[in-house]
Amino acid sequence: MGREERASHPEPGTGRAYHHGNLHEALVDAGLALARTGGPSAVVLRAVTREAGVSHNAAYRHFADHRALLAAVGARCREHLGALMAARTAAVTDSDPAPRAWARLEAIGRAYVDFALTEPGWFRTAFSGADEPAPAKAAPEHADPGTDPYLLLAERLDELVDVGALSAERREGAEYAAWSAVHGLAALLVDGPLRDLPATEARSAIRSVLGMVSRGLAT
Amino acid sequence: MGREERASHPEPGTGRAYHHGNLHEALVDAGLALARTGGPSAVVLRAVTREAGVSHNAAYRHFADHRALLAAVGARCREHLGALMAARTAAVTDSDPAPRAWARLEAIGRAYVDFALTEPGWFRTAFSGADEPAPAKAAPEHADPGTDPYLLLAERLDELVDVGALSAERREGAEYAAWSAVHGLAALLVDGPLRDLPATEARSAIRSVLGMVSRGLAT
DNA sequence: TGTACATCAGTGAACGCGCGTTCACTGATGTAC
DNA sequence: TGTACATCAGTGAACGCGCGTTCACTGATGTAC
Repeated sequence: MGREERASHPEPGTGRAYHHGNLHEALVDAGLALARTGGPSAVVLRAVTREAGVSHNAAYRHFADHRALLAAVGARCREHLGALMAARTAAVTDSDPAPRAWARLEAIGRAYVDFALTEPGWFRTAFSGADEPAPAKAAPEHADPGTDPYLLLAERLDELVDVGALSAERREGAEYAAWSAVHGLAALLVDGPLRDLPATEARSAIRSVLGMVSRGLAT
Repeated sequence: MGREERASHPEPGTGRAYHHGNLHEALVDAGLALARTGGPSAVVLRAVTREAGVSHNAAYRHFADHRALLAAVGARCREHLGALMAARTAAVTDSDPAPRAWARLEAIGRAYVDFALTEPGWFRTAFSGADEPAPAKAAPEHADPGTDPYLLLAERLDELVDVGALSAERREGAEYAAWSAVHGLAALLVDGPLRDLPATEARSAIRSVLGMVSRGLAT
């Protein structure tokens, strides 16, 4: 195992060369694979390079240090989350403007929690910004704005305003409120004290949270 | 440093003895001190014993392993959180039943977030149940029911029902909804992407979240 | 087209570190007689 | 009141581990002439 890896982008055919061709991407992919099963703490520099079939210091050609690598992996996790949110938004079929906007808001909320439950390792990694020895300086990595979870939420709320379903007054701070509710539910279910909640109870908890958000904003 | 420690409970006067007298408690206290500044990952078995002025294996007389020690520290963190919630509840002065019940609900929510912001290390430790290598078997430690955050929330919601401010239908699942919102806000502000939100914005985010919860339940 | 050489991307060995846990032990305590 | 002894709570040395990072290196690439 671990000898037939190939660079994903560069010209195909030749197989493995001394110069990898796309090691940066390959390392992030390897980190993503590790994060998927083990969460952020599995994204260990040496494990990542091992997985990529490369000596461990090769990573330092592409990332300043371990933190930078982990940050890149985290950004990709957020991208995956955002992609699911975007897909679920697009899948909403209502055509009446207001119900449609509400359904689309609910869709991203549900996507958020579903993502956390089906990909807990990625979810944890996505928001593992700082544990503790974190000075945390550089701006957060935002790859594609089309998959930024926060921006997707803001779009849904703006849409509700455009459609007349949400007052300007209620719009203010609404992203914090909606995000908090959904993020908290995900955190409690994935990592927290609600970790062992039976699936049917978890489903009703999700319904309860999303209902509260809609009513809390609409009122 | 680290020679004048004294057992806290046993008969005073004699100072340090070979038999510590109350090492169990002393270790949890030491862990609490470390968690306060460094979060759960600072609760390192060797650091804890060092802090308590004892050789590192002495811990194994009182805890099965590192996980057990960390769990005990986490339980105490939850106790501290619950104590603040209880105190803030008791401090509410409204006398009209319904407004009073609402104010008391808001008080515990605010206490929850305030605790997270003023004691981030304890907050993180309180809910650090599983990172990843966690089979997690034993029942969660609940010390004093009077400081269990979840029970305190349930009491507030029951009170709202008693007072006629919350319908039985809305009561169902309400703890998940309220808890999620407040927990999510705390997580986003303490550890998450909202980590660097200016204090005044954070305050308005809190207001926004608590408002959404009340309206979402009341409607 | 061919060669020299700077640049870049990877290698491999070594560093120091602190961890959780186990082992065989020793000093203190308290109970039975 | 005094002694023997089992029990308990600590000690100290050692284990194996894997980590992030640094160092001096070598092989591959591509550009200038």
